[in-house]
Amino acid sequence: MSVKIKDISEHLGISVSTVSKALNGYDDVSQQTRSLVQETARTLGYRASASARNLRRGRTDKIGFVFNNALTFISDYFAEIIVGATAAAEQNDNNIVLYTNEGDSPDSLLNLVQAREVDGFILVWNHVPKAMIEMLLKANVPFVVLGRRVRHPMASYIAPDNYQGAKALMQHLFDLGHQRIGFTTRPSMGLTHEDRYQAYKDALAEANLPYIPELVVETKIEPLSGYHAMNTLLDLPNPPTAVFAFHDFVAIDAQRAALERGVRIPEDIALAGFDGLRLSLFTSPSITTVAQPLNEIGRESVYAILERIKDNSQPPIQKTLPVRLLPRQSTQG
Amino acid sequence: MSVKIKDISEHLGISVSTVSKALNGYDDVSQQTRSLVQETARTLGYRASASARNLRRGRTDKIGFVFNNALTFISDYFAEIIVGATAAAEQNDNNIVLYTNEGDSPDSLLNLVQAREVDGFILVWNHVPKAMIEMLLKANVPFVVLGRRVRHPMASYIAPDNYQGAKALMQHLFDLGHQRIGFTTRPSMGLTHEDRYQAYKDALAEANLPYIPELVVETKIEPLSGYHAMNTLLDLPNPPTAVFAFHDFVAIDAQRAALERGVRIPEDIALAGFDGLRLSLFTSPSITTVAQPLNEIGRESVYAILERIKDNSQPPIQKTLPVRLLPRQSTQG
DNA sequence: TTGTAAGCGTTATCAT
DNA sequence: ATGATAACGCTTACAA
Repeated sequence: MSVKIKDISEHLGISVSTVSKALNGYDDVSQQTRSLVQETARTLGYRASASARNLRRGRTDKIGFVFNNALTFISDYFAEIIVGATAAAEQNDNNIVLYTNEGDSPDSLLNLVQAREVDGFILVWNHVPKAMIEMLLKANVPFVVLGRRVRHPMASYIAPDNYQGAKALMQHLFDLGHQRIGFTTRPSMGLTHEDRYQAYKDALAEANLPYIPELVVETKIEPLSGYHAMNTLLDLPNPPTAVFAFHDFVAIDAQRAALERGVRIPEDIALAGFDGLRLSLFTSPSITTVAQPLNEIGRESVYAILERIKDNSQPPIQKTLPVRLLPRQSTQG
Repeated sequence: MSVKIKDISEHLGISVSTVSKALNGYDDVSQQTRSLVQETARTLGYRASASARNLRRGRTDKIGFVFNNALTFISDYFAEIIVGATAAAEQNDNNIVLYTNEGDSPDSLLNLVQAREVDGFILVWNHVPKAMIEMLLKANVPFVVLGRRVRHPMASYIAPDNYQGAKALMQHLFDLGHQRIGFTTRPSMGLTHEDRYQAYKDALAEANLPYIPELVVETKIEPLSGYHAMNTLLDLPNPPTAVFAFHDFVAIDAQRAALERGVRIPEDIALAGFDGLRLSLFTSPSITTVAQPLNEIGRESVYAILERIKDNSQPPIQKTLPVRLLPRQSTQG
């Protein structure tokens, strides 16, 4: 079997507690025994047993990362966040454990922490029901919502700044001379949508432009939604000169609709998406978008959950991270 | 604190060992006490402590998933594999723990298993040095290489069938009438490259077509490599009528080179990639490619590692999974 | 500075 | 069918 503290202790003829202390950097060990212990540990190939240590310490140094599969079709999004999160975790001597919690009960989430599998978790869902949030708060388990703001004042989250991003995007369109700007919206399911929509409206108001209801097309969350939306807009007697699509996939579909009708982008109509998926760079024309700082979102979420784990009674951590406008061909030729 | 076996035992006035047995489905407990225990466990909200159980059982029911960051720029690849792996793990009462092991020593890999953080691990690297493989084998830690074949006869791997995929792709090009087919290769770093290259050569031979050295362009692994390769091929006095790019990113770059020269795809030159990244669907024209069964690769790797964990002395599991040709516009208009 | 010993929450062996 | 108890490997009062 593997080498344990006891082996070192016997090998050196000193007690296990001294070995443990030496290994864990306590200061009540002589310099000499410390280095002796450390060296034998190395030569013997000693590795502390994670479970034993966890059991004793009452923590796992593991962070749950709970995602639902629906998310993963946006693989750019998902992958980069994971990478950022994993790296941040490791730098803090923690690790990420993956869980797919497909619309499961909050109960099974509690399970994770209560079974002391992880010390806390990061929720990566496209929508976190209010009841779930409240249950988690009541159970006092450390958690952080990643990627979207949450309405509850006590819930922690790390999210992109959708509002400012959408504002910047609108400004970009204004700067290019657009005044009739379409917006593809969706059934509101939370603040991600609302923030972008509100920014659209505020930007118009601030530019002294009217809000024109028929320029706002509601799409369902389904494939081709952008395709239909674009067609609806182009069918208008007086179509917009630019379209702000709720996100990149919608924009890509919208682009196809335009191309099929022989409507040129950006000459006849400008088009922009949101989220900064890599896909939007490879279409022809490439699509202007607003990039989320995905790696950073992953990283900050880890920092946040580590804080929550340290002391879950602190005020919640609610952070929106700045996003970046990526002007591309679909708006500026 | 949380509910433990002892609480149930005291609550019911029976011993902890009986409770444990009832909970774990041993058959030497009366039906009556069993259901009694199960019910109280539920009402009290009992969750077995993972660390205590792990310590006692000597295993963790966790699988390490070790990736290096270089990989993650292929986010499609990465994300879908992770999803497949996570789901498969959960269905077998295991979980995936993420580790980024950026070119680290094999030592730190051993660490994972020897510290009993995980029972075994899946290696997701673009290249696994031979020395590393041998060290892992010698240390007798359960591991599986994901996504690429490995030369060592005792190493387990789950990989796409690059050879048959490349063969199918070549056949597709033959069927379209191509006889002069370019290939962008790369400094050989392992079987992934060799399999595709070998298939290219074998396909030519089987079709009684000559292998023409100047049609094979070596690219470096770097951005724009495909761009340069395509230019090299188009500069030939007698350029190929079709190009098989080593993988999708290379193909995308190659496409750009062609477009910039006014060379039309597929009319003037057909183009195909490999791997089936989603990106290749959104370019104009969309790029013919060979899709890896990513979800399945993730899943099968989990099955494989679970087998290794069960008994690491069994013969290695070496599996290539069938890939799927996706004919698109870049070859057939 | 070092050692002794209790305890973390389970599971498994052996009695009863 | 049930219970007492040791053991898993570690950390940490507390004693020496």
